Amino acid sequence: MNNKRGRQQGELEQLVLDTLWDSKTALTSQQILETVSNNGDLALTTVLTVLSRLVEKELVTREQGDGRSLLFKPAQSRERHAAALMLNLVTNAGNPALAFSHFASGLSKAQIKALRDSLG
Amino acid sequence: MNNKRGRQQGELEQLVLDTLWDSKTALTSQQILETVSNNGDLALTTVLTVLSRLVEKELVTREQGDGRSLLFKPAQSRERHAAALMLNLVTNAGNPALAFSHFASGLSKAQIKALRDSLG
DNA sequence: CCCGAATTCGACATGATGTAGAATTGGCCA
DNA sequence: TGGCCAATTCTACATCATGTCGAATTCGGG
Repeated sequence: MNNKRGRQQGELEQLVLDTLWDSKTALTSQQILETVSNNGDLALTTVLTVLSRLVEKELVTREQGDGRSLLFKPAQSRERHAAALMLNLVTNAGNPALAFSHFASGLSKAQIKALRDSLG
Repeated sequence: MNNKRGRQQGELEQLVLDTLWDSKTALTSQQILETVSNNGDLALTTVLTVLSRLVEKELVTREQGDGRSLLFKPAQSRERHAAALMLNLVTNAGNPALAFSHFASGLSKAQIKALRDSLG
């Protein structure tokens, strides 16, 4: 059952990343497959391919597990990742202060408080 | 001289967008071409294609100029755009407070001040 | 009413990603 | 220790977004 492509660009990679981020421990490709695939679609090799690409991008790291199984985990926390991307955006935002202003106006009160607290 | 692809994915679109953002007025495809293309590479139609795709994505709007020329301008400011993307990231950041914390630690003092000010 | 400039259409290339079968490899048990 | 079997790696192809144009169309102005 070759490619059905019910997914959008980058969606599977994101699902795999999210799975790893949601896990407290490193996971095997099997475990990731079970989380990413509801029923029984998706081949294990598909997950493995995605994982190897994520490793290339240094978003995921591999380590040896029992036997010859491999364990995967995120290279950095979801929050660090998000922060890095946000920093990128700010860097190319033109007028950072103005960008911040628009940004802030889209946050909830709770988030604004969290942000203010994080600024010391 | 068909495709050389010296550019990365999304690079030309970004260049065109930046050109529009850097301009105080709406621009013609010609003007955009002159800014985006140093020497004389790039065909005008290439720029037109990119522009039409940006219009589809609602990142750029078109209006009628003199004669039958079209004028292009950004659908929203660079800062609003950046802010929207940042909001997206925060939404999927897991723990926003933690993400903010990492984010803040990557900002310059001046940027932190700007951010704090924008929070009121 | 025709011409040339501006736009629109249609095409093809490439890189990233989705998706998986075939080939390889290396634990581990009989 | 030899082989089986499961896990991984290799190879391949599909699709989509983007880069890049040339050809066809269109229409404002002379």
